[in-house]
Amino acid sequence: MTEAGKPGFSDCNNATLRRAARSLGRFYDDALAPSGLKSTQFGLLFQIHISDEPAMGTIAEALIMDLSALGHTLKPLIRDGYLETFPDKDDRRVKRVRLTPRGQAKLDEALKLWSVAQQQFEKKVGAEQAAKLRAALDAVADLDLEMPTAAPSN
Amino acid sequence: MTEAGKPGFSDCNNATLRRAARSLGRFYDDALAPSGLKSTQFGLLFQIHISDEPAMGTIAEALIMDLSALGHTLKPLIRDGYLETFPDKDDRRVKRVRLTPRGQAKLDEALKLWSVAQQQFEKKVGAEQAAKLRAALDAVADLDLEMPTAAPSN
DNA sequence: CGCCAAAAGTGGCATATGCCACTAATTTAG
DNA sequence: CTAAATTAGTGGCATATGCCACTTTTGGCG
Repeated sequence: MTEAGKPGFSDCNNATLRRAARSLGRFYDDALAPSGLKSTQFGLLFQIHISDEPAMGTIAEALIMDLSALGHTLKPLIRDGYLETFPDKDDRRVKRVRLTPRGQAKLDEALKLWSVAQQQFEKKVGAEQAAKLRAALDAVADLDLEMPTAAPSN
Repeated sequence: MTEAGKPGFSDCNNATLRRAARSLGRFYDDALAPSGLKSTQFGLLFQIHISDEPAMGTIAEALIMDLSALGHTLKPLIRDGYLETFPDKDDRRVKRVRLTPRGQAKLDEALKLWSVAQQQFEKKVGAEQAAKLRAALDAVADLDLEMPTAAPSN
């Protein structure tokens, strides 16, 4: 398109994605509110739950998030006693994370709330559609995107 | 679930969406870095650019973001002289926003960087596919999701 | 063994977002 | 017209995320 109309928002894939994330995030956050957890925290607890005492770097990689950002995000959950860390036996640089009993209980509680939201969402868009969307999003997330001219010192 | 195992991450539509957003956000952020703008700021400037001196509430609604969050996000852009606000003539409660010449120039500069990233992305996933994904995301963002029993005291 | 490069986190700083309580300006009752 | 209800923002507080500079450990190597 040599010019012409703006589509309302923008054709920016990133902007569209963020907008949807804000919208959906609010919905899941509302659903989880009774548990006191944010949807991001729930996701983090869940990821740790399905992993085996993962190292911080492992979690960050799985969630495609910055290691330091993960560290910051972990703090309130540790402070509230849902998670605890301990050093890896073979490599003292590595810090592993696990759910405390309290964290496990909180996760169980949150899971019930989460599934209501999840089902509500899937009922609206259809389970098939939702699965396809997730697949598409995972594909996007795992794309190996790279800038062509990755900033030559020039 | 009739069968076991964790799907890798989670079936949570929200978690998947956020993960993709972090991933893609990083890509666009890297592309925009030379301009000094974050992809979120770029999106905000663009939204204001295609609107006609929009009121803050209007912008927040279009981007589906909290009004106060918008206010916070606007600050660094105003501080850096890219945007300016002014009261609506008929309703003094309303604060309208517009790009300054400097902001317009910065947006133009960023647009060039953005389109490289955008094209790179579309080359990877295909323009068709990208358009479909954006449509799906917009549909999700505009869903009228509501909790069934909004938390009965159980 | 001692030195250096790579790996894993931490802390500081800045932006992104949300919620809530509060203020100012308008609109709507009465 | 005046008081109650509503609307538009603001400011404070808390979490979400990233980047960068450092510190601590490791793992190689000569």
